[in-house]
Amino acid sequence: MASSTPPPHCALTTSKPYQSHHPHPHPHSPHPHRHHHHHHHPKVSLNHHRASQPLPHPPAVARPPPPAALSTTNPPSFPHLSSNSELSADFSGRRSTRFVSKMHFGRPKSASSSSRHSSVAEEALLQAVRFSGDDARFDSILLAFEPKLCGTDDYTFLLRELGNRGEWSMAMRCFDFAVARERRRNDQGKLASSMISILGRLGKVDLAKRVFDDAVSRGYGNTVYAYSALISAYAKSGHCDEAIRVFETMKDLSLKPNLVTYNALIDACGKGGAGFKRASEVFDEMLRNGVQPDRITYNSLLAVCSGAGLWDTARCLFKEMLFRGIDQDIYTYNTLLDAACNGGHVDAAFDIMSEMPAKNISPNQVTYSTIIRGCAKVGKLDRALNLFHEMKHAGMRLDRVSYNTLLAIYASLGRFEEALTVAEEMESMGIKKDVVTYNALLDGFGKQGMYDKVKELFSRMKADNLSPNLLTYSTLISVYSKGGLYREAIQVYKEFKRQGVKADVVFYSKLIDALCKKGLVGSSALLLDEMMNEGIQPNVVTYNSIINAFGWSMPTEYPLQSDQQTESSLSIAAANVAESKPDAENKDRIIKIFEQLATGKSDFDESVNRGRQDFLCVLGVFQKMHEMEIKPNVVTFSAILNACSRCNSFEEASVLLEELRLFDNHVYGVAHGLLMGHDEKVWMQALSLFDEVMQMDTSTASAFYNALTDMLWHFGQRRGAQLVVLEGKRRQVWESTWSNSCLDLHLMSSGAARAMVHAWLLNIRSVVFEGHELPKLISILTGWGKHSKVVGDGALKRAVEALLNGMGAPFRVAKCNIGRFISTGAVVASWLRESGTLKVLVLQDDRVHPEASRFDNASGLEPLPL
DNA sequence: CTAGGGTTAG
Repeated sequence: MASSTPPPHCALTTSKPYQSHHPHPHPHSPHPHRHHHHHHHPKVSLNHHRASQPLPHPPAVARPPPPAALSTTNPPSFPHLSSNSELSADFSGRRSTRFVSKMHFGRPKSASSSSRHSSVAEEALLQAVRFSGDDARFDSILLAFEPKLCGTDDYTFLLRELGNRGEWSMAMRCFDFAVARERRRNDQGKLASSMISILGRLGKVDLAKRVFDDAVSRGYGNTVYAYSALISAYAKSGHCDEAIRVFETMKDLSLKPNLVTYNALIDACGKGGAGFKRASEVFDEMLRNGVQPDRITYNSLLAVCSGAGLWDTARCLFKEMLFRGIDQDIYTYNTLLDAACNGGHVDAAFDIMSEMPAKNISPNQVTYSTIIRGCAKVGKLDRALNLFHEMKHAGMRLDRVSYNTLLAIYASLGRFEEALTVAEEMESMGIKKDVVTYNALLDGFGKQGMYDKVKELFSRMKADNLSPNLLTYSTLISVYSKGGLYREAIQVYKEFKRQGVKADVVFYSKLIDALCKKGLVGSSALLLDEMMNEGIQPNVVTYNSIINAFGWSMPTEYPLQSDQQTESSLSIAAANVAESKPDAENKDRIIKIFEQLATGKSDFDESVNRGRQDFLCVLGVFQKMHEMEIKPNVVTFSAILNACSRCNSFEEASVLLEELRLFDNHVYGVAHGLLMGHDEKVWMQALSLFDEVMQMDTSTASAFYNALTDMLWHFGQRRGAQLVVLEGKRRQVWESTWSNSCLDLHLMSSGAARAMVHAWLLNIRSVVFEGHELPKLISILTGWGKHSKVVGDGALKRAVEALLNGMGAPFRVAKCNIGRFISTGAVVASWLRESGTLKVLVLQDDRVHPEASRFDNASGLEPLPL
């Protein structure tokens, strides 16, 4: 359902799945795709322009700009970019529970500011809330107060206050009552827009739409206010497309959108993940129509950037606000901070926070929880925890979100004592545990395989009268599947079905991933098939999980008819099994799959080793993605490279990459070229690829560099690996120390780390040969699993240890830290001076590109100066 | 009409 437009191109995009699909270039885009590479049959393009275009005018100029006049003549002055950040429908978040769960805890708008209601209305409200849920009682209150209430203002007050208390049903009765007694069309319209926005805020979009349609058909709904309210309602629920449709309708009726309408629409783009391009089109249109953007417009645009991962654009917008003299407020700062954090730029986030007081804007809980989450996301946990102390020290009360953030950090680290302590503190502050709290705990305990705890928590949750939501169920089912507790998984799944909760793409992807991680690719294929039967489209994440399953463990049950049939082998696998099991009438297929797993009699032959066909399967999956117009992204690329590293032979890997060039010659051409041996042309292309990767957040970027170097190292292209790794270092992908006294490898893959060790030792060697002294103590850090995804996995440490031993480097494991290799400067220096050392340190490629000799000489043996 | 919190791939 995503789109009827012609198939897109394969492109390297960011880690955000919803940015990676659906890229039709907009005809009005002022910056059409810069690089169009037309190679083989499928169109290939690298449309990754998220870079910051410079502001068209220098911010320092004193001339106070008259924004509209300026912008209508000049093209709008913020960068237009990122044609790839549009969103496909299945990612719009409409299946997410996020929006709904936030509703209940929304800050009630203070009623004091502009209330024109009478005290009678307040009295009526007090009476009404006493009888929450009792419709008849409420109706009689309305009747009793009817003579005393003063028209629309009193009724809108009642509506709003009922809405703030979550009493949408009473609000609806009140609305019906008020509209029926009102004669003036204008006032009926006011009531209607009020009702629509209240329902929107409570997440009742469908009801809001009904009220709207009703109002229109009765002749009082065609107002800008009603349309704006409906747009906003769609925005809140992430229904961006609907919001745009409403907007178009209103223009058809020649209702003139106003500032609020435009702001609501831009907000919708952000909430629905529509991408910056869409939002900037709305912005352009508003300028063309002479509507001045205001602070909220910019804040909403910033939110779009934040959601789309466009940190540079966000910065430009922020500067542009300053330039245009538009006030900045706490929303501006918090949103900018969020954009920084989403891109992994925690330092920038701290800078932003530190400049707030000078602007007379004090950081609040939102500021803190945003930046804390940012820290946690990039693994800076100490910093995150310090911020909590800072908050408390500043006398700031932690709120629900702050507590849940803190708790989630502990839970995800498996520090359950602390997580539970946070929960207690939270309750002692009068904040009850909510679904978010429980989901975090369930996930944390589940990841550690503490299934009894999981069961206990799940029942405690229900005892607390909290309804599990989709996320709860998908967490539990995945946790149990990963643990092989298929019976439990079935049980939860059945309950989930009973609740009538609808599964979504994340639910399935997570489950598919869980099974892939157990090597059950065939069962995953069945799930993939089932989700499509359910009308749920897989996305790039779903496929990336499957690609990641190849090569390691045993993707054995993967039936493959012949080499030519790889393209649809997944569905064939699914179909075969589905057909061969006609016995169970209409039984849920997921339950069937789990039952098979539970009884251990999978229809797939797990024991057949199909070796060399694995990589062809990868090709097939990739082909399938292409057919389904799911754009592979950089994670797909990393997954493919990792699959290459697990290929049985160099030939396999090179054939796989060669084939993939048909889909994206640039990306796979670089990988293939580097694998085949270095040459200048390939390296230039590689550099441009690296430029693109740099636009992504650091963890995405480092995963890419790790995967690429691993593959090169694995197949003996070690000098190539080293060049790549040094390039990554130059671009600060790993954000780690490299000094004469210390090399920090803890975020690197084993191939990258080993290439790095060579480069670093060569560098130290030149220091020694220049006659400088080395520091007294020298250490190499590998970490010991704390930050690794796989807890306690010492693969990196072992690889580095073997490498150091292999070349006779005089390092030993530190006594107090098993992840640290140490030596003294004197010992290392004398080893480096030995005659044989240089030869050991300098890396060579096993394969050299035939024409690359010139480059070889140019590049030289010494490490690149950094 | 504007800001922060649980979910999937690395």
